[in-house]
Amino acid sequence: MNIQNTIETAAKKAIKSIYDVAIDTIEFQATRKDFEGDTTIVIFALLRTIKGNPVEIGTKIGEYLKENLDEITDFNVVKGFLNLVISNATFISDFNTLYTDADFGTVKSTPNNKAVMVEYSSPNTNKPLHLGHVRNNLLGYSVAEIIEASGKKVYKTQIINDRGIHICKSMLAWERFGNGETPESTGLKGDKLVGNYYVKFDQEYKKEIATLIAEGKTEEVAKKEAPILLEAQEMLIKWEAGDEKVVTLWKKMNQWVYGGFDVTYKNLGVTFDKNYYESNTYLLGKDVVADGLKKGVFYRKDDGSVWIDLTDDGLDEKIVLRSDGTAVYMTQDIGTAIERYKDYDLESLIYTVGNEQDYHFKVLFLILKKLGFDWSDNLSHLSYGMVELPSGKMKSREGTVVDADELMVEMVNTAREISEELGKLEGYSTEEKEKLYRIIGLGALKYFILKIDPKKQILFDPKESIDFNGNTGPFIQYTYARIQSILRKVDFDFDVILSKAEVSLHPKEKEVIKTLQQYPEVIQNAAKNHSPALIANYTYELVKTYNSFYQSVPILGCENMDEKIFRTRLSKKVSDTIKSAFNLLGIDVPERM
RNA sequence: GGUCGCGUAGCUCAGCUGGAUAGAGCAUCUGCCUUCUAAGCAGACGGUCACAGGUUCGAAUCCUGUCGCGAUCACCA
Repeated sequence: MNIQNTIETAAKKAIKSIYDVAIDTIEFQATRKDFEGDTTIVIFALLRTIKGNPVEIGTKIGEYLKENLDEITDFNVVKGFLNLVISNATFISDFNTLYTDADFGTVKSTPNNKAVMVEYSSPNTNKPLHLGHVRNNLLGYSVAEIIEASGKKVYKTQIINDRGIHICKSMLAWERFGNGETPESTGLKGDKLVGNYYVKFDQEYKKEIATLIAEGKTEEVAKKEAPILLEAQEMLIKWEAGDEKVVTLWKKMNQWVYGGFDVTYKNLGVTFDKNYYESNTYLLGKDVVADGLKKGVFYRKDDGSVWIDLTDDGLDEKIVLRSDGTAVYMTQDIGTAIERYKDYDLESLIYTVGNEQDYHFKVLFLILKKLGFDWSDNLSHLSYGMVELPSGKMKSREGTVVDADELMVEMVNTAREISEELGKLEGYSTEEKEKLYRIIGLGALKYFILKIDPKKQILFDPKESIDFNGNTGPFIQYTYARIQSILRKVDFDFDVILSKAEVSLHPKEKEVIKTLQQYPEVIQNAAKNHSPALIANYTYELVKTYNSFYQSVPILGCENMDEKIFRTRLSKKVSDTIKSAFNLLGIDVPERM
């Protein structure tokens, strides 16, 4: 039983005995730094049931607790707040408990639990990944890790949008202008090569539009009649018909892209348990639509297109199948969701997709509900804000994107520059150094993105480099490295459980223990809210508290052996917790830096 | 126009399931390396929590309205 529960139970007893009323819950909050105490009971909240002066009520409860609980050594009342001082013995025994728990903070999943599926990344296969995808990947991966740490079985997945007109554009441009280029022949990553032809298509398309306009067509007509676009549309029809030549080219170019993506994912450190391909799931979607049409969930317009009317739900009408019978985005998403629930016994399914698609997911979930899938209530959209540049939105076709691969290289370079300037790595081999620069550079990037509340937009200015000081990944990594340095110097056995008699607690030590104690709750909260930012901010808080302790008192320089052991153990647990928390963010920690 | 999200220090962000005097980092300024790594620590400066009402003992937090920014309302994905 943790200390708060102990106090709560006792406080209820106190109220019962003093005022003869039963209270459901006692409201606790952290004691403000300016007041003495370790935890605070909000007396104001009790006034609804107990009439009277809050200070008087607080004092009476405080007196009762001090008298009846060994854990409470003192109290004070300020306005409606009862501040309680918890005994050092309690802190020490609580610390001993959490120290011994190797997986402190995390909860193991039970084997027969249902699973949570997290979808993220889900790129189009016609262009390379950029900073927006980086945010998506980091968020999705981290949320999956956090949910797993909170006690659930988790599957990471993505839907690969490998079908559609956008792929045909790249294919067509490559056929026309590619001269048989391959990743091997050019030395380019496959996704970059294919992306170049996507841009090439757009350039040609614009040229043709200009020509048509010059010939007297309106812009609207020109956009629809440009020969290269018509040819791409033709190619899509051939693809859907299974035309061998088109399909072969499609497969070849997609393989190039997958090869390129794999490299980026590996550098980014994200993984997937299962991939779904739109080219497989769209057919199931079409079947379901046909079925829903029979049931009357959908209706057919005169031109043959199929729609759903959501106006009664405050939304619009939405198309689910084109008049020519081909699938739209919604069609395949319906199919994919159903397929996933067939494949796995899922408790919930989380889609990590940008907030520009809020409406799409609202509609998708509603359609699935109307189709009668009772699990539709357990679908959720992890919606995150766009990453924008000072110049505005990133656009692949216009080349105004921050490329994922290039950004990672830059971050590692910055880490290298800073490290070399500081020159603390004597004795490290070149390989060890390069590995470290990667840890630091990527740590800075990942923390920079994950510390921000997912739903908020991020402004990224390429001219201002991402910080390495202050509330940053490297700052936290640095604290970890410093603790490792201490642990390497230890020449005594600190695997000793000390009791209250042997240790007197410094206020800074108390602060560190208090912060450590929050970790399990932070994980649960982050899992519930799908927010890695909560983990990031907690870790920062922990590290700040520890650094203040580190600066105030000697650790290995302690005269008293018991204190030396205790402070070493405290440091060890802080570094374990940093490592654990950063692991949930997908960030590595270094032994030195 | 309808719907959704956001608006906190010069800048980037915490705090938002209501609680005490609204917190960090960056930037600017002051101290601290003869002790465990100064990518650090201690401190100063900096606020009409967009605005106006409401609910409440108590509102940055909840409700309503206004303003500003963004997204979305495609036979694109």
